[in-house]
Amino acid sequence: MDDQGRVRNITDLARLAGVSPGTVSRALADSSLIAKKTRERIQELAREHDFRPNVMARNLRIKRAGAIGVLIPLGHETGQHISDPFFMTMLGHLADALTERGHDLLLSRVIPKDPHWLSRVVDSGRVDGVILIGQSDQLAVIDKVAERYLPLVAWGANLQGQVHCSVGSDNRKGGEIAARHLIDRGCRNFAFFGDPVAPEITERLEGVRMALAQNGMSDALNILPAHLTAETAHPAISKWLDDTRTIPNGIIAASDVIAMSALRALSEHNVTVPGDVHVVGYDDLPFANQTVPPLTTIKQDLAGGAAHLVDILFRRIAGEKAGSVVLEPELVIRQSS
Amino acid sequence: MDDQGRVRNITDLARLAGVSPGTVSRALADSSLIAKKTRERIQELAREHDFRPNVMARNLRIKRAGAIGVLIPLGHETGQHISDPFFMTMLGHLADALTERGHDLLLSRVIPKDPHWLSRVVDSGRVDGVILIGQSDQLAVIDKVAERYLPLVAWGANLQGQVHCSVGSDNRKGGEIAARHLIDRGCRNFAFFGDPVAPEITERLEGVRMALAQNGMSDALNILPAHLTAETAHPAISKWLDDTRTIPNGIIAASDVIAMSALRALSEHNVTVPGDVHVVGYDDLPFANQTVPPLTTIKQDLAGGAAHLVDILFRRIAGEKAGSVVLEPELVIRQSS
DNA sequence: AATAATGCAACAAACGATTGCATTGCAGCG
DNA sequence: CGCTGCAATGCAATCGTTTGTTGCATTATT
Repeated sequence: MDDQGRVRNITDLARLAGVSPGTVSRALADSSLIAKKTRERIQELAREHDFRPNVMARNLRIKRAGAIGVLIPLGHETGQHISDPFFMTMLGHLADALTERGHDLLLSRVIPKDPHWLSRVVDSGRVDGVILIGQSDQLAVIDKVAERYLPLVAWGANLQGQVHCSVGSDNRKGGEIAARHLIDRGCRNFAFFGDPVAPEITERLEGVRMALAQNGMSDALNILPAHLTAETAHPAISKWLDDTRTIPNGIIAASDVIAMSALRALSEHNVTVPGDVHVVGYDDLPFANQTVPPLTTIKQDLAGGAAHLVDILFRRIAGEKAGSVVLEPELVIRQSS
Repeated sequence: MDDQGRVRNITDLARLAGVSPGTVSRALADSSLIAKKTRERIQELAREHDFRPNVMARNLRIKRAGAIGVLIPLGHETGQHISDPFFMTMLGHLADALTERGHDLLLSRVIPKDPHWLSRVVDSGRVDGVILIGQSDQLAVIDKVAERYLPLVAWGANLQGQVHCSVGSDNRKGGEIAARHLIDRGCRNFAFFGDPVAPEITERLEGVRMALAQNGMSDALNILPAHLTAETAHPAISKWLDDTRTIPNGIIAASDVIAMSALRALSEHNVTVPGDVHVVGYDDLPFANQTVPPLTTIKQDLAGGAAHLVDILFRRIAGEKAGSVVLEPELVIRQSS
């Protein structure tokens, strides 16, 4: 006990109760090895002194960390802020799911300059597993660690030959559905807004290309590949609208955030949606039905995805070799198309 | 070393290097007590085996946690999701600032049913300090802990007689500025959208009331106090627009999220903004200039606020008794007013 | 009454690092 | 050659728990 008489550890409490530290430990764990009477007396004493055993010491002893590392790698798009609503929605779901399993969430936003960014976390001994939100352009690093470290799951693309386990929607199919929908709406001239550096985006674009090719419209696609973050998307799109000769009548945005900027830029150019142009987003973030007009978009089931991520992670922590999951994207039609 | 020959701890590495664990510890810490040659040899060996000392053990020994708890109390508005953009923007800034100081961020979304929700984290020994994002309706609990636990800072209101340290903008003044602005725009009939359960919101409403009173318009204010989350705001506002006899020409929303829903509901009721109604939001979240029309709002400097939170927290961890900070809110005029 | 079986609690060794203090070895000096 | 002094390393206690093993009273069994 310190000067103020506060109970600082299990030994203090043991002294107070007139028993040994081991007994206190077991009593607080409600072990039947300790007589019920003693047990209750000690628990009452703990409550009285507002004492809770030190979690770090406990974790060290039982060799678990009680926390899951959630990393947001920002390799490309260095300007992309952690507050990107996509990350945050995901994070919210993960926080809920992990808390439910009695684990804390150790958040790290990481700009992977040093190739050890991932192994540093993995080997630090302070997490029981790692969830990556997105793969960025770090596939090589991720695969390298995944070879030796089981409890690692990533949200993102599932690519051929990939070593690490991932959960994500079928981005190619998503792109395809989006393009098909626009074709159905009568569009004949398309634009894709987004930077195909991250594998997910590449796949979405691939899907769009496929759908167009199948309809003999391969030549009708323009791409605005600038790094499109919430802050930079609007001016980029605005400038593009100024410069381009023929405004397309079907726009596929690589994310809802980009789509939202597009909506505004279009409105400022007096282009009506969906009158003149049809717009489709990607993600179906919570704000997608709050835009004006509400956004047609390809829904990724983030809640379901988060549940899968956590589920797989814990199975891998337990030693199972759970595999990747690919979710079905779904077209949500609102008023922008 | 385990079966696979992996170096698991400092003792393994010591054996390999033919020295004692203590020497390895010092060598890795680059202590000048160890001969430069030995030091470099050991460091090289560590690199070779990809070994990093266990952070938990280290922290236990040196009695620090290396992590800051960031808690989001959701006492009122239980439906409010962690993905609320306000929280997330704040979180992003905090993550950056904490990482810069070499600390991890332990995230917890907490629904404070149990009055021990805060002390459980504080006394767990796994964090060096705690940042609360918002006070919710938990002022009593927070103050109780703050009496005995210094490294605790909250984002939110700064109320008279409050024990705990807080950083936040002057919500009363913010409300006042918003109302004044609408009066300047010629509005004579007002509505406030938001639930005054959280102290910040109460203060904003108070500010609005003051401004109106000063202009002899005390009677011209309607309040829609329903719990307004991203999901529920739109139907609530929509219904209110249906029911109300006279649609006000000045709307003050308690947050940008609510304002965004209002914009959409108004648009659906064929009420033009800012033609028929002027709308002012609160927060100036990243999406506020992406809405249609871009939102006039009261800016809270979240980046600056986060910097203050972290700064104060670390000064308190160091034993200084740093006090609360009140930031100036600022009117950002865009096209919704 | 002697022995076996039980129930409780204490003891002490981990977990994996850090760090004050003791020890060793060697150079330099008289 | 022995002694001092310093540089480099080893030793062992410590952080606050958990948990296998051991020891001591009781109680049950014959």
